[in-house]
Amino acid sequence: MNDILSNPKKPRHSFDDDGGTFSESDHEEEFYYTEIEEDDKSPTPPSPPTLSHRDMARPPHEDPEFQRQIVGSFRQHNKGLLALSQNGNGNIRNSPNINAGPINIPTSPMSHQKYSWSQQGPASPSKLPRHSPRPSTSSAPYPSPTYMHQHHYNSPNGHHQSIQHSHLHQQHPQSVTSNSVHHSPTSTQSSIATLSHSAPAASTLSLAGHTPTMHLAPHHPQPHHHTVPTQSHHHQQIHQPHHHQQPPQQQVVGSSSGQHHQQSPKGRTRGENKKCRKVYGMDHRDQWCTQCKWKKACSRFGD
DNA sequence: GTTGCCGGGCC
DNA sequence: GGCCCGGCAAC
Ligand SMILES: [Zn+2]
Repeated sequence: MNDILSNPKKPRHSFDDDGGTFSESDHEEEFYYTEIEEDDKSPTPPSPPTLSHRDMARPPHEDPEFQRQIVGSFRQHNKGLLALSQNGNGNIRNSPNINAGPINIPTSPMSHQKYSWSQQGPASPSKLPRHSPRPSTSSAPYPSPTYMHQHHYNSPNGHHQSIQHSHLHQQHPQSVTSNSVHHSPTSTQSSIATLSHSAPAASTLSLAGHTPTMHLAPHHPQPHHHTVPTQSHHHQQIHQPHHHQQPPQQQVVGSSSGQHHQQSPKGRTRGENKKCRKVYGMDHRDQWCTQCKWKKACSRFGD
């Protein structure tokens, strides 16, 4: 289990900081999956068949186990703080029709990449003059960024507001029309808007549904280890579900344009889609897709 | 200051 | 081919 840290091969230079940070001191990396599976009732596989064939960005290891760990912790917490709003939250997100209404996808953390961008068929219709054919959008059971590593949630007073929630903002062309008003620090509805994404983790802990109380969830996302004294400060990875509506997919590429950066083929800009780096954070570089590690175009969340 | 990634280097 | 970083532009 320790093999993931500092890459086995790193002749070049070892990150003094990044790698070192969690290299050997993976104190945070250790999870204790106590009673993970106790509910094998979840019939849904980690990843819907739909995107299962989308390749192999990462070896099928680590992921599964990650998920499990996550689930384990998660469940634990739930049980522990049964009464916390956390429950309410988790639960609504799972509800099939509470938020999305008609459309609801079994969204997994990764469904992220396959909303409805037109392309993904056998051939991409419009692919900007990008030379690199991109290693194809890969996808597979990734570890859920949000939940991962949230092992210990230590907060006597539970008063965090810096929930990083999910980055997997779901967004159907029509479902989330305009109610995704997220502003309030204690964004209430943000939870709904954010919608589920529930990965296997979430699905597993589908508690009995009850009051759709959407309250600020005293979350404990911080993939970080222990920091976070009392007040949130740095905005390293406390990203909120901001996310703005996406322009309808239209692939009318400009054609003659000297542009050549990352302007996103379809008109999406860089910030629109979070990539491994942002999602997992610097401290979990090993979770990034290969391309991201190499500072290349992300292959996992590639739009 | 950060993130995403091209371009280019090394092996 | 894998691996990595400089450096740029977009945030
Ligand atoms: Zn990536």
